Amino acid sequence: MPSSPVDHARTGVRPTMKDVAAAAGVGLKTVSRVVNGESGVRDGTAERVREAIEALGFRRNDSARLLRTGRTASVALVLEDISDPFSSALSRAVEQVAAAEGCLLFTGSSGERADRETELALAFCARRVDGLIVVPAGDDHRYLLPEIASGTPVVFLDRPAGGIDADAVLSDNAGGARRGTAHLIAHGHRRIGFIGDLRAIHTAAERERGYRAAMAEAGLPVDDRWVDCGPTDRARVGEAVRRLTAGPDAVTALFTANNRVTLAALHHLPAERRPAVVGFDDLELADLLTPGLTVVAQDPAALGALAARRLFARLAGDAGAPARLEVPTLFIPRGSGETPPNGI
Amino acid sequence: MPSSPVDHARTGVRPTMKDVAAAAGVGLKTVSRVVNGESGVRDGTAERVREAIEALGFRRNDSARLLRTGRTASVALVLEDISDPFSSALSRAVEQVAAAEGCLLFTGSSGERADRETELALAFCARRVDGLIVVPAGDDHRYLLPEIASGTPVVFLDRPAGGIDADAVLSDNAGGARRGTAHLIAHGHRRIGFIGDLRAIHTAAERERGYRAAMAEAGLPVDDRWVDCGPTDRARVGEAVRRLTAGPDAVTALFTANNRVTLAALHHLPAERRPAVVGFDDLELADLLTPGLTVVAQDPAALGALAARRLFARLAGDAGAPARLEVPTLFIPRGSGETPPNGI
DNA sequence: CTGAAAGCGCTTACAG
DNA sequence: CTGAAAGCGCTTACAG
Repeated sequence: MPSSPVDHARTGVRPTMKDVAAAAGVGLKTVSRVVNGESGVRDGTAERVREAIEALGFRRNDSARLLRTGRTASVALVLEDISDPFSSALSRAVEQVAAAEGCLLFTGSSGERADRETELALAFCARRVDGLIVVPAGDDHRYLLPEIASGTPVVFLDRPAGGIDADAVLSDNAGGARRGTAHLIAHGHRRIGFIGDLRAIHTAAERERGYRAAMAEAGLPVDDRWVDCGPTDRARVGEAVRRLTAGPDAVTALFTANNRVTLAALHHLPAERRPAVVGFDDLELADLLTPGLTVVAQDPAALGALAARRLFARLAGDAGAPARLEVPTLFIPRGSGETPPNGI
Repeated sequence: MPSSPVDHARTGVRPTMKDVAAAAGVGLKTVSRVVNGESGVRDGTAERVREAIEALGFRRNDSARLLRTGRTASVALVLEDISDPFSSALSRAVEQVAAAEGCLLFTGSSGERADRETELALAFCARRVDGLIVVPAGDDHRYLLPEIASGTPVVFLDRPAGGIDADAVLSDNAGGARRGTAHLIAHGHRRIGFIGDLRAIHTAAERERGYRAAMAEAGLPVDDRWVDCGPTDRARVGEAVRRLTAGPDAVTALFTANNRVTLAALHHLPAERRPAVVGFDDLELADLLTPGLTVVAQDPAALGALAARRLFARLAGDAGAPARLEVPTLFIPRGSGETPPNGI
């Protein structure tokens, strides 16, 4: 049952407090008092104002109010790509904390491009968001120094800031990778491959560090040909899988260092002498694969919530030294990481 | 190599154009001209202004500029849950179109609650976003009539608006479900179960309609016990799977009507006499399952982009009648839908 | 209890 | 080429 627009709301013309004041025959401040539920307005006056508001279809312009107030009651989140499950889980967690604080949330995707990250972060600052959370794409964040100095708190998420000392909330990337690799070693693997993201990415470097630490602790050598870092597209990862799993020196197990790498690798795994696999990041159907996919799961909900809470603590006046907060990972064995070495 | 904040930026104090004007010894308007790259400023003057801007660390406050301008250069997207892959894919598509139009994007999750949808949508309107895209949680959108009448265009996405006549961009839900069901019929199935979301949800009802249409076209009866609609949590879906696949009258195939239902159903599928499965919505590892999961895939990127383009067309002055735009689905056979009926 | 004035940080419309 | 005044839609700080 469609109904038609109400009469009083002429298209494109929004009544202001001034209009309401004129209609009710009162001063501007009295309208403001009624709209904001302040006390000290006689019942009759308030009633007339309310009638005028109703008749004109008045709705306060929050952007104008916030200009006077000095806050915008909004925060912004710059992520890698909102359509990535990890990013969107971060976003949900940040949104929930922001909502509890009465803040609306801007989101923007950098697409892993440093210039786009900068552009978005500065655009949000130009809007004077109350605070900013950034999942870094670039490695130099000095461009944010003036904003931070001017009073806009910035918290870095998933990866630390580059070139500046700032709050950061990170996963225990090295610890998680070490745990996953140690698991493969415990199941008898000695030649374990590592396929990761570009080394320039902090999380990728940390995970490689964890992998190497586990190997070193077990007294196992790491052949440089076992470690393959680069872009996470299917072609490159497929090539890496083929190279690592071929020939007499083939690895018997693979550690795939993020969700996209794991996904691509699973599509290219050889049918024969299938290597054991442990992946970093959980995937939605991981437990339904045959065998189930063993993973080192991150906790994006915890990461996002922690970053948001840190941001609001800063907004509430917390002036402590910048801190690096770490969120533990969860190891989930499901089968693919428990396969014994083949052909040895 | 952390560096310290620059001197001129005293914490919490942002210089304004007025400060710049005073520092440069020029009028406010001249600063505005330089900041906005307008012509008609002598080189020397412009240079002095630029120096003052640099020295003070001035950055224009876009919120203030936009108040005067009457636009906010922002749009908002109210979705079901940003952490859901379908929602986040919509968000990414909307963001890309918005970015091309020079707009920043607010996102908010209703959690499928009508009151929260209303609260978010009105909060965004109060901020005077230039336009709004809503994935409905509720079924009565008359509360948006005043906003629409006041000139804020609203486009509905994934589900149509309730009680008002407005633009809507939808998947071909009925057509997709019909196609998927017909496929099961073509593979010899006669007793086909349908497990769906709450009937109150438009997409759920449409998909059931498509399922029934396919059955009717094939001259097959639909036993009411084969159709199970309700919340999409694992417990309820698991119960439905058990009920539909048990006993002598067990269905030989299941149509699972959205991603969450499919996910839950896959976890509860009986090992013996495993029914054929066709799911609505694609899943990330669907092709790696054994057998691969046959799906009716939606195209969230196309849905989001179309909705956003519609919104910006409205903003550009398109005053045509509200339209309902439909995006086709894609049928992807991968194995689970091609299993023949068992035990017949 | 009520409201006129000033101001938030910009731009618009004019006047020199 | 340049700038003082008015205004965007509100709130703050005062005065009655």
